[in-house]
Amino acid sequence: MNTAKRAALIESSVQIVANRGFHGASMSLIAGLAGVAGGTIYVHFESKDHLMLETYRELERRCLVAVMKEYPAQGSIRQCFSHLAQGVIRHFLLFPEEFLFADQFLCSPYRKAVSPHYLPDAELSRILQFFREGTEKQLFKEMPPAMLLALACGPLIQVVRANAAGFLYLDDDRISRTVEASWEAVSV
Amino acid sequence: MNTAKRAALIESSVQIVANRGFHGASMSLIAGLAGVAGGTIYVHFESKDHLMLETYRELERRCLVAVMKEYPAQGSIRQCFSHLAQGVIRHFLLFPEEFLFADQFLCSPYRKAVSPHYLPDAELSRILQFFREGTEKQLFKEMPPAMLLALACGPLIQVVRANAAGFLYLDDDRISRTVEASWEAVSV
Amino acid sequence: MNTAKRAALIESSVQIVANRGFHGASMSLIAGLAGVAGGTIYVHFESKDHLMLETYRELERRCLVAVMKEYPAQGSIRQCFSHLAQGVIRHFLLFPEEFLFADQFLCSPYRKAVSPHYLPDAELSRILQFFREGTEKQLFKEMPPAMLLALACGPLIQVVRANAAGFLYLDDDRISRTVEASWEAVSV
Amino acid sequence: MNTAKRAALIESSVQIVANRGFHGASMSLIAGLAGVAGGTIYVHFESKDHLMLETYRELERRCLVAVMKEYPAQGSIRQCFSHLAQGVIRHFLLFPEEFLFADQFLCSPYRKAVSPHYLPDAELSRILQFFREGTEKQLFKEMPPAMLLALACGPLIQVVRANAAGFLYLDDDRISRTVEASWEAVSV
DNA sequence: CATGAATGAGCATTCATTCAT
DNA sequence: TATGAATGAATGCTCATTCAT
Repeated sequence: MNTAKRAALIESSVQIVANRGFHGASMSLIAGLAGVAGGTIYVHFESKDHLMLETYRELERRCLVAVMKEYPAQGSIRQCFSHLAQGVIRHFLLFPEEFLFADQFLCSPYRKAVSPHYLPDAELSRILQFFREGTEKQLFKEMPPAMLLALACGPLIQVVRANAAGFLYLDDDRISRTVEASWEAVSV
Repeated sequence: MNTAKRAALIESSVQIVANRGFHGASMSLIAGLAGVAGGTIYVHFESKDHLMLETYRELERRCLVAVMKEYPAQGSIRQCFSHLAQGVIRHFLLFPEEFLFADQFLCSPYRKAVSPHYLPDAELSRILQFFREGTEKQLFKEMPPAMLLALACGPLIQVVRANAAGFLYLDDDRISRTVEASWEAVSV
Repeated sequence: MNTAKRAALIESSVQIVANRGFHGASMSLIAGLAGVAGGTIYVHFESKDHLMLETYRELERRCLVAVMKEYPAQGSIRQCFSHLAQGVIRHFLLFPEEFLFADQFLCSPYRKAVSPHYLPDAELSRILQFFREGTEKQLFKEMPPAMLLALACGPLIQVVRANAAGFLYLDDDRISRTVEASWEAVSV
Repeated sequence: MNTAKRAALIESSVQIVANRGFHGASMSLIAGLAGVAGGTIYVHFESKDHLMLETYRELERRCLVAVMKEYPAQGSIRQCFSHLAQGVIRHFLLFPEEFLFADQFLCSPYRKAVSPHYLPDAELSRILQFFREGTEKQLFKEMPPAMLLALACGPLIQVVRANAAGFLYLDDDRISRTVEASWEAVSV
């Protein structure tokens, strides 16, 4: 069930949606780029909506893995925050099509298909817990964690988006300063 | 030929794209909601792409008008910043479908159809000038204005998006704190 | 009723059908080239079919006028024949779009709309009479006049068509030799 | 992929274009008569234009096969000429819809899609060679082969067209006399 | 599992025609 | 007479999905 073809179809979906949008991403185009026959998609995915959803979940998983790599669990809140924020930016700088897919997915009505939180539940609660902790230690502003999350992610996403759209070139220095801005948006 | 039908079609596009995405926004659906015959769209717009583009431009114009209303041109940078940021949030809180349309538009490949800046050129240079001034007065971080713009808009957009998606309820206090976070993201 | 606009519409039909065929000749295209509004066509013509039919009839009339100019009514059958054949060729060489319209018209099911003869009844009987006379004088083969007409017109039409399609360039000598061939096809 | 459906679609195109013209030959009509679903056409043909072109080429092929059957390659120029001319007439008498399709095709702007000669290049050069030979043996008039071709085909086509339109009934005798007329049009 | 021809509903768009001005 | 916005049926074509192989 987790064959190479399934993986190829997910890659193909990412590339095509990134470059042509959900409109313009036809099943036969996706199959073609993946090098499989049209009908094969339905061996691996129930429907187009399922393919999109599964693709999104895969990207979320990859982002999480990338971001959690070498996570300084024992470090300070600030260190953890920087690690996560840098991780997100660097991951999507490395895989801009993945960002473009995920960004479109979350802006579109497809968003309703994932849990009312952006993240897998287990991970989400870890993140929210992270903000709760920071708030308790009076490092973060007194706000619901969902709002802290939005404030913190805003600068990151917007900067990565500007980069993906070609408006901005992000070097190491700018990445650091984006993380800083993100921190300042939420820290007291 | 700026008839009522043209306006109705733009309203209809906003509603349908907001609720069903660009995929799922068929011309006949749009015509139906606008109360005109299918062919009438093509009296007013060259193609679906043009309709979407014109709709986006209309929303941009409306946002700008809303935001510039009672702009404290003589006030401090900080006052101007707050006015603009509050304006954006309040405008899109008032018209959530307009936000959902614009958000999807700018995430999707349609974005390539508008100038490489989100804003009409004249207005964009005013905004960039605003950041340049703030930077000169050493209120903002030493960065290219496009990056300051991204950092400042990030929290606003993300919070409005969370609100539109139903993850967050924004009251006056939270709006203020979002503006504050936005300011802190860019100020020294 | 016989206004300049009507004439312009007929000219426009000729040009557009000649260059784009009956498919590809839309009413708005024809109106546009004629420099009138779409609805105006229906002031002058009942329907598209009527416009095409009237245009055809106009071209037939013009051809007949051209061909009958300086007709040597007192001359020999041979002289009359040459005059007519040369006349047809030279007329359509001068107005290739008129030929292309008429040719397509007569090949297409529109042909059923004109009398089962290619020519206006009065003129047709004159032509048929001409062949009958020739046959009586034992100049033409013993055949029904309709068949003589087809045999005589065949070479003319085919050569004009080859010229209109750009396969052949017709100079004075070739015109004469075409008329000769046409004569030989029907003469004993 | 030369299935029965592809063949049925070509037959269907012939019938419908013959009876209703290119205008009036809608894809759904063609699909319906062929007994296939609308979308199936596009499995076998890229577009309407391609379907028409392929249909034309098929008819050309059939005509060539019919005409070349029992071709008296060792016979005299006159014998070959008669064989070919009779062959064309009899073939299209047998398949009048094929004639009506081909006739409309070659009169319409579709003609530009086939080589600037009516015939497949290999066959065309054989035909032109045939006329060159005849000219060398001083049987045909001193003319470019393309012009001899037009002069010879003219009577045939015109007579077949008159027959297809119902103006003329062609029996064996009239066929022979048409071939004769065709010969006389080109022979010295 | 994999295929790809076949489907038919649906799509964006066109177009002959109408009609209020 | 002339206009051109409006119409809605029809058009060529696409596409997610199915299924016999």
